[in-house]
Amino acid sequence: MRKGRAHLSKEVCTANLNAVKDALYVLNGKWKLPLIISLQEGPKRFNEIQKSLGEITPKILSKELKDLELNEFVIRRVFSTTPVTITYELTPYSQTLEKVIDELRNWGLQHRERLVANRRNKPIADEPVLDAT
Amino acid sequence: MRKGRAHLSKEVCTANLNAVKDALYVLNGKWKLPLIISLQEGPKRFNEIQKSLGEITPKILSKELKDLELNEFVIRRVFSTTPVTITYELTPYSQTLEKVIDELRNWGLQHRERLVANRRNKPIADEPVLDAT
DNA sequence: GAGTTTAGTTTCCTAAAGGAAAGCGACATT
DNA sequence: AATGTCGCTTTCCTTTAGGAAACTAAACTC
Repeated sequence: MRKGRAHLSKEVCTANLNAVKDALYVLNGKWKLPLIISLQEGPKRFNEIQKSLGEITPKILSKELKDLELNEFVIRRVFSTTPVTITYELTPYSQTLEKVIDELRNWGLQHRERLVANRRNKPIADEPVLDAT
Repeated sequence: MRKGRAHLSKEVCTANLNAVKDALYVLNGKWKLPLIISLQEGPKRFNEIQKSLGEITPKILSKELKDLELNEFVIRRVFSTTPVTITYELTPYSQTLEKVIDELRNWGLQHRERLVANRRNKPIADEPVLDAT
């Protein structure tokens, strides 16, 4: 087990800061990680991705897929069926994100639990309750 | 070692998707994680944080600190010195982000290495995109 | 009472993210 | 010829993020 209490040195913090900024630069935005997660189910077509993500518009989806292609997380394949079939598939490189996604998922799960628990314990905490005049 | 090749089931993907969305909802934006990382060095004052992050303006810093306070990652302490001293300090809850930050940092480091390596290997590679006709 | 320091706030602005709705090109079916 | 499907693109918006510059309140010092 780690201590988790001690402060980090300035040098370590700065190094962490830069590395995390590098990561965030590539993974920024609302859709990059969700998209990658959706494609972990297997290769999908444009409309399938759209359905699986629920809210995304074709414009945004198109842009995000291009970004992910540029960064080599996703490969786009064209099949000359009729009508044309295009699939998007994760690259091996995208698998390097596995642990990041795992930890984000774990954290998201426990965070939600915490929120629910808090809501039960202090239900009307500091809400502006209406005045019964 | 994990396999890392098999596809995930639809149910698992959807669960992951929701959990990661929950996490991203709280950690979104350019500054939340960098700010937390900066405070891992120890409690800091407003101007100290500003210097350590380099580019952030007081308005944004103020807003981000309020967000982090609301989500219980940071505690704001007021000391009645003169002039008044105010410090921002990580809460125990912020330590639950340790692994997330670790993995993001690791990924950021290897991603930067990869970029540098790629730049050496294919310096002017403008890709003539292949068509699978 | 003028100036200093800390910790911000306020005003004004630009750029980027995000989205709704419609259109488009290349087929194929009816 | 008309209609439909797929994989987008285009146009036109609104919203949010982010920032520069100036200002402020409180308490002190000179």
